Amino acid sequence: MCNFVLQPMNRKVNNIKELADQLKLSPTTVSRVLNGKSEIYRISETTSKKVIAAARKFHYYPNRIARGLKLEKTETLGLIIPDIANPYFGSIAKTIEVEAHQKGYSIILCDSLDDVETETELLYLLAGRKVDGIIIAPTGKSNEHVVELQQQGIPIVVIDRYLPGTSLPFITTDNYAGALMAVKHLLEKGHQQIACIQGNQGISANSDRVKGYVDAIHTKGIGLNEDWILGDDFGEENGYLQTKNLMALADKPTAIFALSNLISLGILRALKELGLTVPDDVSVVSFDEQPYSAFLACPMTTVEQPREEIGNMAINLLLKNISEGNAVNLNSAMLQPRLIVRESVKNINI
Amino acid sequence: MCNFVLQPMNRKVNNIKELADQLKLSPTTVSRVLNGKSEIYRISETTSKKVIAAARKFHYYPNRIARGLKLEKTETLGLIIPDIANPYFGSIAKTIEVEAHQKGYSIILCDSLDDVETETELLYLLAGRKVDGIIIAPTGKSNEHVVELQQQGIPIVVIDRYLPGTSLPFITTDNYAGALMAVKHLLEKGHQQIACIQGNQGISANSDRVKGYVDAIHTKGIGLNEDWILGDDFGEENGYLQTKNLMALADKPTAIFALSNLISLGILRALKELGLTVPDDVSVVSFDEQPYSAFLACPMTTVEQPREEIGNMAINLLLKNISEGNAVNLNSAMLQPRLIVRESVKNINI
DNA sequence: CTGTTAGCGCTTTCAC
DNA sequence: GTGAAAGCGCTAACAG
Repeated sequence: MCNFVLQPMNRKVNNIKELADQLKLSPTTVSRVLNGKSEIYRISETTSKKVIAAARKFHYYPNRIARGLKLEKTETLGLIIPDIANPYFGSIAKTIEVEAHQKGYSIILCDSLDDVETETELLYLLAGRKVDGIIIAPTGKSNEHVVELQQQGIPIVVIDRYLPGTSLPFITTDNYAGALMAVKHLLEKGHQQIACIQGNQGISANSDRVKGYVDAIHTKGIGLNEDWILGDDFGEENGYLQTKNLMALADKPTAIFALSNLISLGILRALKELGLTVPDDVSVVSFDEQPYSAFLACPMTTVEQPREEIGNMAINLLLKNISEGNAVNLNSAMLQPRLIVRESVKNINI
Repeated sequence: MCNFVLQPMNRKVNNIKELADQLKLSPTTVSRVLNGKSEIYRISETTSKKVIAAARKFHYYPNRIARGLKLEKTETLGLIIPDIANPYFGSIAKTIEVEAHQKGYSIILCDSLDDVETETELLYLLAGRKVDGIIIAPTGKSNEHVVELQQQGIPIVVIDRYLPGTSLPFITTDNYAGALMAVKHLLEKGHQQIACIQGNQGISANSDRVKGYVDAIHTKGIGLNEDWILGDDFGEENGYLQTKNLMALADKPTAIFALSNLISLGILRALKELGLTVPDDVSVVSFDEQPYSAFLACPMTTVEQPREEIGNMAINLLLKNISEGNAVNLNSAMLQPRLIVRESVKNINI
């Protein structure tokens, strides 16, 4: 038989008033102690300690909704991303969440599905939820709503891309430089016929990469073949489809530059179906290093974006803008990518 | 020269009272119209239409914080995950977010870093933020806090694992069945020396897989080699380390069963370093199908978990529990995985 | 050193 | 058909 008395289930307290009643104190005093303001208001040690002990004993945790309403500050941030299942965005989201949590903020995660209407709705939803700030990788198809919210005083930081014609601060990779590096590498290995499968047009990340591709080709004085710049989506399916198109051409390229990790996966699927291998039949360089890049049938040469740094700088810039009341876009940054050379480019120099 | 008058910037309205003042109506009426209760309160067509037009004109969107405080319902859900950068969890998160948004809920995303203390803190944080429900893939190292919140009346659904000894509803893969399939496949191909690199012990997903592994081996009447069950983390590094350990053994296995996608990536890294190839030197079967599984140096045989279904069922179960006031765990589910056979297992039958 | 009171923006009961 | 007033839980003037 069990011979000790069951601990009485401590009555749980539901709000600061109940807790204050238990203590025969006012809610004010309890609030002050719990917010670490005992010093300022010169509340006695004794009272302080009693309050803290009681809060623990009665499992009191403050209602942050009420707090947010009063303080007009929710310690909540919005994060809008076109596809959270994409590991590129997944790892950025992780950095942001972890850093935010450390600083006392929570993240409301929103997936825009790369759709402008969803994005717009999400933006106003977040505004209605009174988030203290927003980090967004915008679809870029229409900037007015994000600009409008900025004008209403909500601090916003754009990641992965920037919005030309706006004063929105951004943190991105230097996509132009990355593309330049990638295509120059192909050129050095003797490739002259290089195709480029691009993602969503109208997004700066995409157009900057295309520009880098074009400029790299021009440095060699090679004529640009417009048929070899194709595609319109960062997803896998687009990579697959465009590779099929490319390989059906009379004038086939010897190399493909993929503008995203998912696109290169689609390329691999198409090539496999066609019985073609990398790099013997076609060389490939892809944007977005991934944990598996080194272990593919042919270890892939990739452009690595500094994902962790992007997340980190974005969240810190946002928090700074929140605390300092929007210091405009003086702090935008374009981070340098890195080319990781592996075996997916065949040397065809004679 | 431009000959039309600039549209006067419509004064933005900050709350329902300001809007009501503009309309010379009471906040009550405005609230009723905006919440679609015109009928119930028999508000005139005219008034209704005027309110709706004004709301649009003055860019009014309700303060959901105030609404949440009043209604004791925030239309916000918490999602706690051990690692959002892991694409397995990333895609589950996506399904959950998209479905939740469609039903009018927002998601507060939390990364527990697979750490119990962080998890506990996060749980109370979410409670303080008055989320209407929580979906969690718990670390499993201590269940008391999640049970406590459940007892306080917050609907909770566990995913990816279940918590024995609790009445928490869960949605998981049938991990036992998945492991059984995987190992039986190896046995059929003639493998008798099969190692198992496991993830975090103490998590049902892990122990069920190990149990499946053990039982599969027993069906063949082969003795179990305890040295071949090793590891303690679902991450890449653990896969790498344990493979090194395994290959340093005098008595090497001919096949490895990896209990996560990340672990198998670690295995590949270690084998590459050792100059060993799959499947000639060692066969591999891994849990967690990935978009790249088919394109690895050796296309990998994997156990696919129904990620989308897990996310979908979890969010729907949670919403049901929210609306019906916690219908206990009668609706838990264990979903069947699928074995995708590729080329990473060598047939060594004589 | 502590307490009273007002008010954040919303919805709802009760009143007319 | 519409409105006044109370109150959700919290914090910050103001008061003593």
